[in-house]
Amino acid sequence: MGRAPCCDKANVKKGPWAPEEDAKLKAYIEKYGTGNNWIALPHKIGIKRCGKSCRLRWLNYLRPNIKHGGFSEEEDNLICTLYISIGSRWSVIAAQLPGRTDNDIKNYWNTKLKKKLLGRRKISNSHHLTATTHDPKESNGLENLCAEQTLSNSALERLQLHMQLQSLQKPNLSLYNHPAFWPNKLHPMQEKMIQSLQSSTDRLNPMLLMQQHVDFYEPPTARQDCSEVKNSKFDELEDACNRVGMELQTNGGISSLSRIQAELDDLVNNKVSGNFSQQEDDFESQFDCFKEMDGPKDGLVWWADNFQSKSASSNSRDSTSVFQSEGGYHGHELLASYGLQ
DNA sequence: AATGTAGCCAACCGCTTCACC
DNA sequence: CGGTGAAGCGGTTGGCTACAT
Repeated sequence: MGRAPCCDKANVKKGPWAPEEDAKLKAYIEKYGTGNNWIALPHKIGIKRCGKSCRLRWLNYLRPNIKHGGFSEEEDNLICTLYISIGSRWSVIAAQLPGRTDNDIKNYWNTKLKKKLLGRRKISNSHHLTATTHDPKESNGLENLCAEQTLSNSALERLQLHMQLQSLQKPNLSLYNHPAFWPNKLHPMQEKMIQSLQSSTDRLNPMLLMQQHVDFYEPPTARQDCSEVKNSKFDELEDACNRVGMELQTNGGISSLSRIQAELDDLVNNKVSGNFSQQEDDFESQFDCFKEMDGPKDGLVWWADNFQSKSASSNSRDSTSVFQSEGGYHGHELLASYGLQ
C-alpha cells in the first residue's frame, strides 16, 4: 500500500499561479508566518493549492529579496566551483548565493552555464559516450559496454570540468592540452589563451579559463574499449566527491572551499591512479594538512596556487598511442587521463 | 504564413531526510 | 526505537516564446 497523498489531488489547482493567489499567500505569510505547517496553510488562506506547491511558490518566487536572472561573473564562478566540488547539491550551492534559489541555480546551470563551460558536443558526449563513432558494430558494442558504466552524469561532468581547469593550469602535463593532440595550426585566440595562462590574473579565474578553452580548442576523440573501465574506482571517486559535499555542509561557507578543492585535486591526481586504499587511509591526515593551509588567503586564490604547485609534482600520463584524432571529446579520455585505463 | 525546433523557466513528482509521537 | 507524516530536495515535465525553415 502506497503512502497517503499530502493533499486531495482532485481538489487542488495545478499550473501557473494567478496574481490573486500570489497576493493571498504573500500577505498571509508576511502577517502570520508559515506556522511550520505548509499542508494546513492553503486551507487557512483559502486557496485551492497543495501545501507543497505553496511552499515552492513562496521559496522560489514570493519570498523577499529573491533575485531572478542577471547572474554576475562572481556568481557564475562560485556556482561552477561548487558544482565541480559537490555536484548537483543545489540547495547547498544556493546557500552560498544570497537571494538565489536552488531552482533558479539549477535551471541556470542546466540551460546556460553548463553549455557555456562544456560546449554542446561535450555535453552530449558526456551523456552518450559513443555518440560520434561511425561504425555501427563498434557503436553497438560500446553502447552496451557503456550502459554498464555506473558513473553518474553529474560526476562525469564534474570530472570533465575539473580536468579542463586542471589542463589549463598545467598545459605541459595534461593530455588534454598535449601539443600532439592539437590542431596543426592554433587559433590566434588559443595562442593568446596559452599566453594568458602565464598571467596570474587569469589563473585566478576558472570561468574565464574554461570559457576560453571551450571556445577555441577542439579536442581529439578517443576510440577505446569501454570494457576497461574500472567501475569501482569511479564509485570510490564519486563517493569521495560526496564526502566533500558533506564536508561543505558540515563546516559550511566559502571558507571551506580551499580544502574542498584540494581534496578533489588530490583525488584526481593520486587516488584514481592506483593506491586507493593507501590514499584512503591518509584521508584524514591530508585534511588536517589543508586546514593548516587555510588562512588569510582567499579560497579560490589558494586553489589556483595549489593547482599550480601540485602540477609540478604530478606525473605525466602519456597515453598518446591510445588516441586517434577525430574530433570530439569523450569520457574515455577522462578515464585514460585519470589513469583508469 | 505555417510548421518545426530549441531555449527557458515555473511547477510538479517522487524519493529521502528529519522531527515528533 | 520504530512508525508516521511533513519538509526538503533534485530530477523531470509542460507550456510559453523566439527563432529557423
